[in-house]
Amino acid sequence: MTELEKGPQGRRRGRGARERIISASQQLFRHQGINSTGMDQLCAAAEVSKRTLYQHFTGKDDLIAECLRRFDPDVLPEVFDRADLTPRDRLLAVFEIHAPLCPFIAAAVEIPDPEHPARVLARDYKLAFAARLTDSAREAGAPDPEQLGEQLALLLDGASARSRVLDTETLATAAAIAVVLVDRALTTPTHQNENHFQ
Amino acid sequence: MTELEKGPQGRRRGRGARERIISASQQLFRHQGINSTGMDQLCAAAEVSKRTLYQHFTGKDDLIAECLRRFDPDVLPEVFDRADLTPRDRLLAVFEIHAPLCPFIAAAVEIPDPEHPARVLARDYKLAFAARLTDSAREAGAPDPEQLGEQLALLLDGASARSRVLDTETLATAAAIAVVLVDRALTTPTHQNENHFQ
DNA sequence: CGTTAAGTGCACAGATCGGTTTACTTAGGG
DNA sequence: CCCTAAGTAAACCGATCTGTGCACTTAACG
Repeated sequence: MTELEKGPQGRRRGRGARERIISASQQLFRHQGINSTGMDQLCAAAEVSKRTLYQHFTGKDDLIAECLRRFDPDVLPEVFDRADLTPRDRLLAVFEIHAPLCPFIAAAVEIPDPEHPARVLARDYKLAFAARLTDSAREAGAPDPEQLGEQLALLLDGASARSRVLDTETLATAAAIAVVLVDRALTTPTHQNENHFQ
Repeated sequence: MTELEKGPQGRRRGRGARERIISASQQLFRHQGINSTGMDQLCAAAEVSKRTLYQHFTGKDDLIAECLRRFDPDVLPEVFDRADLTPRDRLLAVFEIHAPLCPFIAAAVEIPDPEHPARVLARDYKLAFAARLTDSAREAGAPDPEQLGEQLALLLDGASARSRVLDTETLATAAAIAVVLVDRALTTPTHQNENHFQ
């Protein structure tokens, strides 16, 4: 991080402005919101001239989109790619990760236009996230994995939004519900369940 | 509504600018967001001069706060005050009410400062809402009404936030979870439950 | 009536917004 | 070592933002 890592395209000459811009943006957007962060302030935080910023991004909208694109592009691999956990434990491990307001929810609320690139990315991410939950649910043997995945996803979004409003962590509440839902789904008296993996 | 109803303080002479301002604000804030709605546009929509607006409100922040204060001040009386429903049915009836993004969540996300009057109001409302759920849960005989109330509140916030991001209604998912949680709570094998009202 | 408070219209302030321009400096690989 | 691409600094643009000042009109009530 102190040294300059290879740029996005590999070859780079200067001092790596692009990376600094993105990480500064992610931080400021997170802490002050998107609309409350001006381009001047952003340049100052990234220690980058305005000229340079606009050589890397066509505008603020582009920058917002890129920030979201860089945020967890593989959708929580540190949970979903853990082979040492059973599918069931993976579903529950998601509820151990404390985080501030989900940036996709933030963008969706801050940006009115539903066709804005950032809003589209937010939608895509949420769908991808639900899909990963669904995959784990299916692996775990849930009779209706799509439903369980969607339910757990809703719990996470609820915890995120509610934490923001209440200014208090509410993930534990969501986790408690998740346990109920997962247990119920994996103990249902319908045909074959009872983890047929492991 | 066509006629001018008595103003907030009872005595009023003019044409009732204040009410028009508030209702126009609620509408615009809802459809465009708070930050994306300018005072000029707001005056135009309310058919009110800017001067008048600033005679009624000290500034935009004040107006935002007043809008939230006017929004559902009695916390869903059309559900919680229905005596014809059992407490259990009241808990579930909440999940029948389709609505766009909760304005309190919107304000909490759009406004960075946690001490902003609007943020405080948002927090208070969410606490009051959870309290009403808790009351019904207690009436219904839930062994841990606070927990159930908080859980159902989280479901609603999840549905609201997620609907915004996905641009799809997700209330049905929340309702499905609610049924599970309520049934579970009211059928738990601990001491006295089994609706001792009705 | 006429008085009085409510509301008007519009220009204007100062700040900040996103974004551009110009002329200049630097870093690094061949 | 030099050439080229990357980055710099600061002025500047028009638009828009919240909020004021001032002279004026209107509505309602006693």
